[in-house]
Amino acid sequence: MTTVRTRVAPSPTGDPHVGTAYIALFNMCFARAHGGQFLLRIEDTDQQRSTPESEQAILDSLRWLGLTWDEGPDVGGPHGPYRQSERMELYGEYARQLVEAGKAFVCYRSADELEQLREAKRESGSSVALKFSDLELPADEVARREAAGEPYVIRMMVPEEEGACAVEDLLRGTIELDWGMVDAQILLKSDGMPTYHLANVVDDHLMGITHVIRGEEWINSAPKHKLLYEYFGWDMPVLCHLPLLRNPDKSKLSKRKNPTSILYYQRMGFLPEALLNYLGRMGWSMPDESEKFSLETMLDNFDISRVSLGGPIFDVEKLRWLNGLWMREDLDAEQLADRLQQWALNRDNLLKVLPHAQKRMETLSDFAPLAAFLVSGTLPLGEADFEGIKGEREDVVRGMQFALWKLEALREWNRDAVWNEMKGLADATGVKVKDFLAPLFIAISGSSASFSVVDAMELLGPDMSRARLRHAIEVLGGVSKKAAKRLEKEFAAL
RNA sequence: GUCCCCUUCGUCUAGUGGUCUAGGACACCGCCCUUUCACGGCGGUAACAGGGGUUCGAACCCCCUAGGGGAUGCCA
Repeated sequence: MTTVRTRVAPSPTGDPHVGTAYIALFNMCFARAHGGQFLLRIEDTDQQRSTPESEQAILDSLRWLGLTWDEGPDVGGPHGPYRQSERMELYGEYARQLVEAGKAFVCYRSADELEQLREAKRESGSSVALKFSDLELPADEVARREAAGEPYVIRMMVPEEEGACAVEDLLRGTIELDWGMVDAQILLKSDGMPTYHLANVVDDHLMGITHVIRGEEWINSAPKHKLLYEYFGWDMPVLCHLPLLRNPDKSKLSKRKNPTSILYYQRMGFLPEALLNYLGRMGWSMPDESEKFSLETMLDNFDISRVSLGGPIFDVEKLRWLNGLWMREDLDAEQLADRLQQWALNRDNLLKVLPHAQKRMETLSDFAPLAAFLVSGTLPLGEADFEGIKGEREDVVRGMQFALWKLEALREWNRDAVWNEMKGLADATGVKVKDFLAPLFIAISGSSASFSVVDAMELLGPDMSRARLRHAIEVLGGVSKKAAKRLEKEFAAL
C-alpha cells in the first residue's frame, strides 16, 4: 500500500505557509492516485514553535483549502498520541540503540568549540563537514565533562573516506552526493529532543511511509537519511523532491518578499478552490493543459511525472485571474452572496467592527466608507497620500520598515501587543508616538481619519496589516538592498 | 568557497529525436461587442541560456561554459 505523509512545520509566528499546502497537495494527489493513504505529521520537536494554536491554524488552513487526510498511526496535532515526554523517550531510545551499535556517538563539544573547528576547516580549504574524528575528545576529557554534567548531543557516524552516496529521486533519477559534504549530524539535541533527521526517519518507519514527497531543499540531507535507514536496517521509502516555490526575484518563496500565509489569501478574498487550483498549476499541468480544474479533476488526472523541475514563481496576477474565473463560472448570485457573508459580512465580524465605527457615524450610510478599508485588499495608495506627513520621506520609510520588522516578529496579535511594539519603537527612535503612527495610518487605512491604527491592525489581522505596510513602503520608493542592510543594523541596535 | 539541483516567451507551462517556420494560459498591445467599466470574442508582440559533440535529423541525448536556486545549523 502506498503511504505518503506531509510533515507540517509551524512557523514561529504560526502562519500557515502556502508552500506547506503546495507540498501537501502533491502528497495527497500522489497517494490518492495510487489508491493509498495520505497522512499529516505535525512537526513538534521544537516546543517553541509548535503550540496547539499554531498547529490548529495549519490544519484549519489545509482543511479550508479542501485537502483531506487519513487518520494514521500518528497525525500529530495538539492531541496527537505522542506528547513531549513520550517523544523524548522514543527517539532517545533509537538514538541510544545506534550509539550501542557504534553507528552514533555521544558528543560533548560546546558551541564555541564547534565554531572554532568549522573556522579551522574553512581556512584549511578542505570541506567544512565535521566528522567523528574532528569532534572526538580524549577519554579523560569526556569523563571530566560527563562528571561535570555538561550538556551533550548524540551525533551519527558518517563515512570519512572519499566517495559519494547515490540517492534515487523519482523525478531526477540518480543523484550523487559527496560524503565529504555530510557532517556527523546531530540526531538527539542536548535537550533530549530529536532533530528533523532522526524524527523524520523514525516517524516514517513507524508510520509505514512508502514514498516521501518533499521540497527540493532536502536533497542535500538525503544521504544522512539513507544512512540512517541502513543503520536501522529498515526499508527506505522512495524519495521525490518537488521544486521550490519562488519569489518574483527567484529566491525561495519567503514572506519578506511576498505574502506567503494562507490566511493572507483568505483575507484577501481568494476562493479556496482557486488557490488550490493555482498551486496545482505550479510545476504541474493537466494532460490537456487546462488551466482551471477542481481538486477532484486533478486527482483523476494526477501523474507525478508531469511535474516540471524548474522552480515556479508565485504570480499573484495569474492567481487573481484564475480566482475571477472561479467566481464567474462556478458561483451563481446566491452562492456568491453566501461566500461574501462567510468571508466578512457576517454578524460576528460586524459586531467586531461596529464598536469602532459607531462613534464616527451619523447615518447608516457612513458605515461603508468608514469600514471600506477593512474589506479591501491592497489599498490604492499613491505618494500624494503621504504628503501631509511630517518629516523626511527617508525617515518615514525607515519608521515603517522598523514597524514592519517588529510586526513580523510578533507572536501574539492583539491590540495591546501591537501598541506596545509601536510605542516602543517611537520611544527608541525619539519620535512622538503620534508622528510615528501617522504614516502607519495611511498605510493601513488609506486615510488619516480613521479608527485608531492599532485597532485597525487588530481587525485586519497580521497578514493583511503587514502586507499593507509593505505596499506603503513600496509606494514611497521602497528600500534598496543597500539601505536595507543599513536599516537592519540600526534596527538591531535599538 | 565547496557540493547538489535547475534552465522553452516578462510569468505559468506543452514538448520524452522527425508531426516545431515551437503550441496554450496570465500580463501587455490592437480590434469587435458595449451608454461607462468589467466580462466575452478576435488578432498581435514575445522564448528553446551559450558553445561543442552524437545523429540522416536535436528544444529533446552527451560534454563544457554561463546564469539562477538550494544546501553547507543543537531550524525544519
